[in-house]
Amino acid sequence: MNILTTLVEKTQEAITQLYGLSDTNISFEQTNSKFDGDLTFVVFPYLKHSKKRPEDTAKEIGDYIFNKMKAIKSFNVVKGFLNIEFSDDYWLNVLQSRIDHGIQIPEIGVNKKIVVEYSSPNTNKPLHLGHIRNNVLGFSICQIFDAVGYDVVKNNLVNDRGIHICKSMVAYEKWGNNETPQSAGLKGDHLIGKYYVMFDQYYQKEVKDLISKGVDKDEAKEKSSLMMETRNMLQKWENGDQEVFTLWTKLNNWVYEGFESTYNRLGVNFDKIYYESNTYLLGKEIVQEGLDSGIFFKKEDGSIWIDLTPEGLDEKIVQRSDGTSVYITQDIGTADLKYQEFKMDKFVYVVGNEQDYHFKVLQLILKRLGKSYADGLYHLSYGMVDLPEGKMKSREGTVVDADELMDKVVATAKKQTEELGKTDGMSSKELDELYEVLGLGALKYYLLKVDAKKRMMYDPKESIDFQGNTAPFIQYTYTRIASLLRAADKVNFSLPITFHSIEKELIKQLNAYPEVITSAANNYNPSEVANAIYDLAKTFNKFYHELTILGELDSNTRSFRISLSKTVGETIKHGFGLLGIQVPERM
RNA sequence: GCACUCGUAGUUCAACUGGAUAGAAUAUCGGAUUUCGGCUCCGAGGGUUAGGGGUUCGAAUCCUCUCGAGUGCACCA
Repeated sequence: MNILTTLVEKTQEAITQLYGLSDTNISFEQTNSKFDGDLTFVVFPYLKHSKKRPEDTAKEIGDYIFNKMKAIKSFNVVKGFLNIEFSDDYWLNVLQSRIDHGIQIPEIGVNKKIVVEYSSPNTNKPLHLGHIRNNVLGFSICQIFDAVGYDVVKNNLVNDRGIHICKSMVAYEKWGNNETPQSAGLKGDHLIGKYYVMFDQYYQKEVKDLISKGVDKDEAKEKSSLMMETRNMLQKWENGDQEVFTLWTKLNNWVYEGFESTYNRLGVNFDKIYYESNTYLLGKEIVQEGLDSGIFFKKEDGSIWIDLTPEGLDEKIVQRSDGTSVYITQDIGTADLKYQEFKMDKFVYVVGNEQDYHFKVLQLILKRLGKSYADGLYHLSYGMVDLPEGKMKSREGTVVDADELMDKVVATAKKQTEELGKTDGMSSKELDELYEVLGLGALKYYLLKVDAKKRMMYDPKESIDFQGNTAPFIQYTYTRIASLLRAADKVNFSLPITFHSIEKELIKQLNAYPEVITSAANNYNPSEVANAIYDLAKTFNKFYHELTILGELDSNTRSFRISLSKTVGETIKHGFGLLGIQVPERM
């Protein structure tokens, strides 16, 4: 029996007995660390029924439950706050049970399937910092869902066709000289990115020239020969032109190879990959369906719309007058495809918050269409990553490249580790792995510790800082524990034991950990896990500093401390696993 | 112009979703090791939670206005 449920039960009983009030919504919160106690009950809401001062009301309720529960050691009252403290035995049993049964996570997702779409890159240029946030976030939330029992499908929808890739194709055809990733010594995605940039440069120049000849700006953009060639290329692609198709395949494959290595290094992967070139025609039957049932309507020019003004939004086009589909049509189609394929209970899109409106509309349309799965749609909307100088702008070359960034953090990890010189006896292969674990850990943690919904600042200097709220700090804590355990005998401790307040604090944090995971899952927010693990590491370091472990003379206490340390280490490793970050045994 | 999001120590972020004296990290300054890994630990200063008004036992959190920042409002994706 969970102590919290008993506590709620007894408190309800007290309130019924004392004030004749039943079926109230009793809730406890963690006691603020500045006060004594483990859990706190706030009595203010009950004052009008008790008709007594806050202090007296809290005292009354406290007396009642104190007499009914052995596990309560004491309670104290500050104003309207009833702080309850559990017995040491209770906390020791919590640790013992944790040691016996491992981390017990409430299985809130059991027998439920969830499809998480993340990453979803365009194949015209390499990944950048913003994509890293997306990937790391998407992967982590999948780990978290998995931990709470969901059947998770990691899904990527690759945006491999359209006008953007045609731009690279046109540029490559014109100026590429059959260059290959090998001949250029570039990753495939970087090579294609080079041509995309090249296209844009020539295109801008052409538009500028046209304008200087007196052509109107919009017209210049239309009339640019490069743009016309690109549209022509797209047309040919859609008509299945063999030559264009061959070129497209070649360039895209290079990009995939490049992405593959970036994904590998980042440690992310997918169970199901959709390619837009296969799915972009989907959704048209559904549009027809909606038109037949009167949910959509046709305008005079033949374009098809939905009226969302009753929901406070606008009219939204779902099919062009020429019969071709728009972005949202494809999304309707792929949502349906996902459902046909997976019959999922929930489906999540990890996409930046600039598309908030789009996903609101998508969900509304699916609801209007009567799709049973519409309620399961969730847009995990994350904020953009800013630089100290402001927004990342590809035009101004301030975009932080993913591969370069990873190189940089790993190099920093190497430098810092060498300065410390604690890695004697490790092979160069082991060292290289270690630098990856530390460098990428630092980067991922930096991105994950911030609430996913919020926009964040990426400060290059701070991200390679290894002190404070960082992955290396936590990894260091882990290696300390690992080192400790290498030197320790196998141990058991027995009750009772008297323990220090820091030890109790550690047990409380360990005890709260499973709830952190379910909360992170419910809020689609890995940062909750990151912050909990950080707090745990911080508390452990304090414990480690203030108390001796291996040198403790009382063998029962020593065993207890070793067991406690071991459990902390396991929890750090587990939490970091949920974030997609590894921990080293030595560093 | 309309819609949405945001504004918290110098800086980067927290605050259990309405609870107690708003916490960390970083930077600055000052301390700690004959002892298990000093990438550690302890301490100090630093805040009118952008500003005004309201709701109530109680507001960083909810409502409202003002100011400031960002995003979205394509027969682009």
